[in-house]
Amino acid sequence: MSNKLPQAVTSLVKPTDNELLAAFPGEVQGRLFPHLELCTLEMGKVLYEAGDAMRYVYFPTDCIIALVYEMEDGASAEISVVGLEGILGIAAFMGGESTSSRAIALHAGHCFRLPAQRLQHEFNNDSSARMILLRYTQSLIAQMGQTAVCNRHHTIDQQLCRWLLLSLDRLPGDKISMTQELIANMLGVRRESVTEAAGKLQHRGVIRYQRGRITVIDRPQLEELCCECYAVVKKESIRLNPNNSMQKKLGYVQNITTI
Amino acid sequence: MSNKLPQAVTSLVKPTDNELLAAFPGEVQGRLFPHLELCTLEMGKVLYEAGDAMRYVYFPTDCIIALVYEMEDGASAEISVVGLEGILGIAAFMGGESTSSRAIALHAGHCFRLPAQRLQHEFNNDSSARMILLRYTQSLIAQMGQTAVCNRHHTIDQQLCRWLLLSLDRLPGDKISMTQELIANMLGVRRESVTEAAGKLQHRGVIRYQRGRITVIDRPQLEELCCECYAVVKKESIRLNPNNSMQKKLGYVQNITTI
DNA sequence: GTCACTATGTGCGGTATCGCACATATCCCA
DNA sequence: TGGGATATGTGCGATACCGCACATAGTGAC
Repeated sequence: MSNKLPQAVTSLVKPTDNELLAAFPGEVQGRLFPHLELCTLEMGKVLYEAGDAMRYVYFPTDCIIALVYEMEDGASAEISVVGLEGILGIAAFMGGESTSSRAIALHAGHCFRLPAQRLQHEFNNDSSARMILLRYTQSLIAQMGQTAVCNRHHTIDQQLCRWLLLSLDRLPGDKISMTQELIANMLGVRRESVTEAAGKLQHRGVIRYQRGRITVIDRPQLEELCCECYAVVKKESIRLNPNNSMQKKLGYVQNITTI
Repeated sequence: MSNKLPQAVTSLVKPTDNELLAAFPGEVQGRLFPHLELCTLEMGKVLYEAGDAMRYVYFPTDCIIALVYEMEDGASAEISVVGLEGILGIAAFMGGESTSSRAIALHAGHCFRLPAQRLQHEFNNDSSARMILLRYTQSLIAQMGQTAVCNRHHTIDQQLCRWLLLSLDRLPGDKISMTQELIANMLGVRRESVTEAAGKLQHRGVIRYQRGRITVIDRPQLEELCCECYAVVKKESIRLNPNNSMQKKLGYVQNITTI
């Protein structure tokens, strides 16, 4: 698996690829952009450990970052993911300086890094930037809550579908580079269970995969096999972040009624 | 089961019994307190449905409110609880106006109601009130995340312990008025499973109960039987809300090391 | 092309929890 | 004081998932 990205790509990544950065008012952008630092993330890179002070916040453009809770016995589970629609490091403006989750890059790609204090300053002084950040935070909360319920009630088959859709929304194209082992870690289940669920999907012609490379062939069917959790979260995310690009990837979800 | 509260109690409830109201700066209290309205909640009272616009926020003093996600098939699970340490209705200041969870009174008691706009106004104009509310919100997020992981990895026995401790922290005394049916609904498991788990605890002499009345006899043992999730959440809550009264109820938790 | 490594496939016994059915106990109220 | 409602206890088969062991198949490095 190649985690390395061609150097040429780097120059094509713009701050405004991240939807929060893009949504900030012009003056805020003017003050922040000079301090942004482009970073390349390899898969598996840990950006924060649980309890770490957040010196930087990160704005993904084409990578995916997972927020993971790990327990004493090593068992873990992802509680939410962050991509181009969001920001990693909400504790920077929520006032807590740290969180009890670890942040880990699930999918290689790029992000912009900003000293936490700079964002905090804008958060405190620009009500419009504040609103954008808080609404995003609320959508993150919605995602976490739905994940909790999904963990409790839905089968691994359904959760895998949710997870694939979640990832797909945050990546260009229809390919996801991720091993079943990693997916299992994120869902908090056995690798073998993922193998089995993925096998079923491949058999049905929904996806195709080989050694850490998944291609989604039939997205509508994937949405149908998925539990409602995906649609609920997405709907709430779109409501709270009106410029969210995920609207373009709605697919069948458009037809799902409000809960 | 008596959900009715003696009229005399009502007059003893003060706004400052709620820790957030108590923590607000004097000027903020001066502006808000005249608009507070004391409410009596009976068990099972629904304060918000998922998606409801939040016209009011609620500050519990001696009741417990659960945030519950309900799914299409009727299955549900609690993602967090709110008591005297917090506020119900964070969407009022997060900017979303509504959330996708239902809020339901788990334990009868009192709370103070405030028009959402009043709080929003203070949130926007008083940075100190804002900080208090945001830090509380972050502790709520921590609670949700840990609940999600707990759902995934821990046994019902452990989760029941967590749940009892969570409730105990928000109530005066050592008695919890709640049926096993309701607890099962909150944990998102069968009522029979709760019966079995509660039976074990009673057998061990940790609790005593009869028809919806649970008395905790041996709290230290309860903490020992519990998964780490309770302690992790509590620790984070105390870190983020320094005046939190739960410190007084620490028990064994004081000895648990940082994750 | 070969080799070591990593990713995936498969089988099997164990167990926590479910769903259901029904018995029993306790409480409240007529 | 009894009867209906509600809360709790118990048993049993079904099943989703786990933990482990090991087989197989791509893939990159040399």
